[in-house]
Amino acid sequence: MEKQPHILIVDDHAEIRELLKRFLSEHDYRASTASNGAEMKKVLADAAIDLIILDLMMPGEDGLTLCRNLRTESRIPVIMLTAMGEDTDRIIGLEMGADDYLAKPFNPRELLARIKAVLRRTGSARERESLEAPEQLQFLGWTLLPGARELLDPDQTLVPLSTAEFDLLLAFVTRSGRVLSREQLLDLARGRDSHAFDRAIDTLVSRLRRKLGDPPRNPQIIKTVRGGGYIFAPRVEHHHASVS
Amino acid sequence: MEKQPHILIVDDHAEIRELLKRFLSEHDYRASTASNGAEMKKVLADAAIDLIILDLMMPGEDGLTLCRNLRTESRIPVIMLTAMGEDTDRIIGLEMGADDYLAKPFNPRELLARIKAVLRRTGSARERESLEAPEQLQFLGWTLLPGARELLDPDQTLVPLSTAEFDLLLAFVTRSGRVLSREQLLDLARGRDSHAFDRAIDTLVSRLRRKLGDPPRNPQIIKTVRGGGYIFAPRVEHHHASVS
DNA sequence: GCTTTTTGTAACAACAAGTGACAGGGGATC
DNA sequence: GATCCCCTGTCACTTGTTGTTACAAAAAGC
Repeated sequence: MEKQPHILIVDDHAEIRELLKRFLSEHDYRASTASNGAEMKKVLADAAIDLIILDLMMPGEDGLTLCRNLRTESRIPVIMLTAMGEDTDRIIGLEMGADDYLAKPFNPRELLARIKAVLRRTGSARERESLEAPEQLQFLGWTLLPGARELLDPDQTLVPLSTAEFDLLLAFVTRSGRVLSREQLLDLARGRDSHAFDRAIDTLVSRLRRKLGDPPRNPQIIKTVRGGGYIFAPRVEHHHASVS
Repeated sequence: MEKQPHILIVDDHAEIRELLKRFLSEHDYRASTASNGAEMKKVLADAAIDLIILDLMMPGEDGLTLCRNLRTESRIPVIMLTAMGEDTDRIIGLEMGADDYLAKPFNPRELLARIKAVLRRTGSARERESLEAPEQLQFLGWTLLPGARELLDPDQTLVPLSTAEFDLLLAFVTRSGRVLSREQLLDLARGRDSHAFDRAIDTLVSRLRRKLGDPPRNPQIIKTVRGGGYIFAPRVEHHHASVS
């Protein structure tokens, strides 16, 4: 029943990346890696990341800059890896908005304890995503309300969606205009406790299309990308203001 | 202008207490002290404490026990002070629910950075208190009065709720728009000592829905998130001012 | 135009949630 | 301190949701 949190390791040293990745995998975490800021952004856009382990010292955009930028657009927790004994680095790291830091070389058990503590404090990626989601998302006259888990058609009529349908639609709408593989959709919409085959997504898409009135032969909303997955085509408007 | 955060120092050594108190006062924090668990409780009852700095090693009820007890009744953040170099202490501290720890002897600037970081993460005591118990909470015409533990329907008629029902509803209402797992709800509504299976929440939700007149097949107030828990959908208005 | 691969979806099976019924426990009352 | 009554957790059965299978249709390859 427990889901495995997905952790992203950002470090420019290949050995450290691989070492950490293996270590985390052995302790029941899912791990992805990135060697720089650009790769990090790519992974963040494509997966539901629960926590980032970020090396402070990196060529190009360094850890501090990345951390500060991250904070401006998301609340994904960050554990910063710092050189040993540099108090000032640690302080700056915490002030930049890192949730915790760890001095290298570190005790692996301590890393695990910190990951656990940070995740307990901050909750899962899916929880955070629904928190960060704007109050309203609109496309082609339809309205999606993440807080209420409701979908309104262009006539403002409530369209009942099941849990899985709603989560899939939310994943699509918050990533419109991008091809999403079945695997990604499974991860984003159903969480990683789901051991479903990826054809389950096809069924779900089929059911969603029906409720959206999207003709499967010639879909205008959720388009099929043969061999690739699906793409949510309409332009989405995000509204943060509340409706009075 | 915002009031300065109020920090409570709990340590059995008078010199450390006074040193920390002076140090924090010099850096624009309000500081109170306590030398043991009993004093700590007295201060907590009388003041809106934003953060507790707790020494791990104390005679009598030690820091870990205090920390665990604290966590059962409040969400006040805790920074634990530990003996130097004891990794296991640190790990246990984090697992007991401390928000951070600091090894003695510590760099005072680092303590400040951690205090700042923890406060940023957890919000002020007032925010927390208002989250826990505003004077009135309203949704869809219903009124919940935490002080009186009463629920009024849209006609202002008193709807009798049992203790468990009220606590569950309060947990929902103060966290509307967020998916809450059965485990979380059990924790929030029944307390940590509850040894109940999480299906007990289902029963409670069923009873609450009936009293709220929320149709279980198509609920508008407490919605089911299959595999995830429940979510309180309506927008909630918080009223702090007295009704004049 | 025939074959192969991929997608759409109906039908079904497996599973999670809703709830009536019941029992143990705690508090009130006498 | 015995009794009653209400609250709350558990069980068992029902109902609705979701993943899987199977097959037909469409698209791509040759």
